[in-house]
Amino acid sequence: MPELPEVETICFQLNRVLRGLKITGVVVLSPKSFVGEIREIREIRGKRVIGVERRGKMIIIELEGGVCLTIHLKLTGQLIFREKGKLSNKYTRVIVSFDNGGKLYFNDLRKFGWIKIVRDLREMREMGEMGVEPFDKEFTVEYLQKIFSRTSRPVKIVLMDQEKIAGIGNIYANEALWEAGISPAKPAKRLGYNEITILREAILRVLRQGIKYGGASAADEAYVKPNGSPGEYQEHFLVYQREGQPCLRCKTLIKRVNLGGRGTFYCEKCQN
DNA sequence: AATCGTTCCTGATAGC
DNA sequence: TGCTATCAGGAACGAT
Repeated sequence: MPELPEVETICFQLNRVLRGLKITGVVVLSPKSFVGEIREIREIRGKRVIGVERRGKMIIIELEGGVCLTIHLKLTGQLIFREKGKLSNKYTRVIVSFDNGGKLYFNDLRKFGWIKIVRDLREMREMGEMGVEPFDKEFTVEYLQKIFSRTSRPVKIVLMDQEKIAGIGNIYANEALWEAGISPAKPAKRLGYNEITILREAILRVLRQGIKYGGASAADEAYVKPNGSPGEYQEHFLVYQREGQPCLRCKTLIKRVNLGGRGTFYCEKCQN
């Protein structure tokens, strides 16, 4: 499941291969995966790519004239770029062609992801409701204190709330809470200043690790980089998908519970 | 305003 | 060529 580090990796690679290329066409194989009218495609045909950016878990391909191609990969989306040769498979939903013969394949097994043409990013609702970026200077202990103090929801749920913090999903929420020694189920308002300080640092540390290793291509998850190769962060998981294995700190066996409908991994001895 | 349950979709897996 | 039920999950949406 692509989260901040995976999307950051995708944007970094796409930026290198797409910048300066001109879009020659878009083929929509699955209408559900393309939000909006097919005729909007003419607004981007012939436009050059200025750059590729990330906001939360969203990918923004900025084109000449301020028009953007925005993409959310949700659970199983992939973006794969090939300079030549066909690469479509049964999960290919949209194909964007470029003037160098290259093609960008949007594959998505479960069809939860989408691709959308946006004339002005400011008009995009999903953007306006997006929370603070973990690597921005507003992501302070005081900010976390503010959002935590208002709710007794489990802290893990709050970390994954995109309207509060942008980009953290299930993998990195689990990882950060283990790193910080805080129980995922702990009501957010019951975290003290020191705990919040430690948690903030843990979040930044695991996200940086995720980026450093090119994201996590975990078992039965679809994420790969745009060149088709997997990330390596799964080889460094601290707690995620380690159910039944010994805690890396205290050897207690890692537990798995369901929290807010999501698989939650933790050490009941180290995380309180 | 905050929060909860439901829904979208497909493939893997378990149980019979 | 087995069929069916269950599960996984980001986030929009409707209901409370």
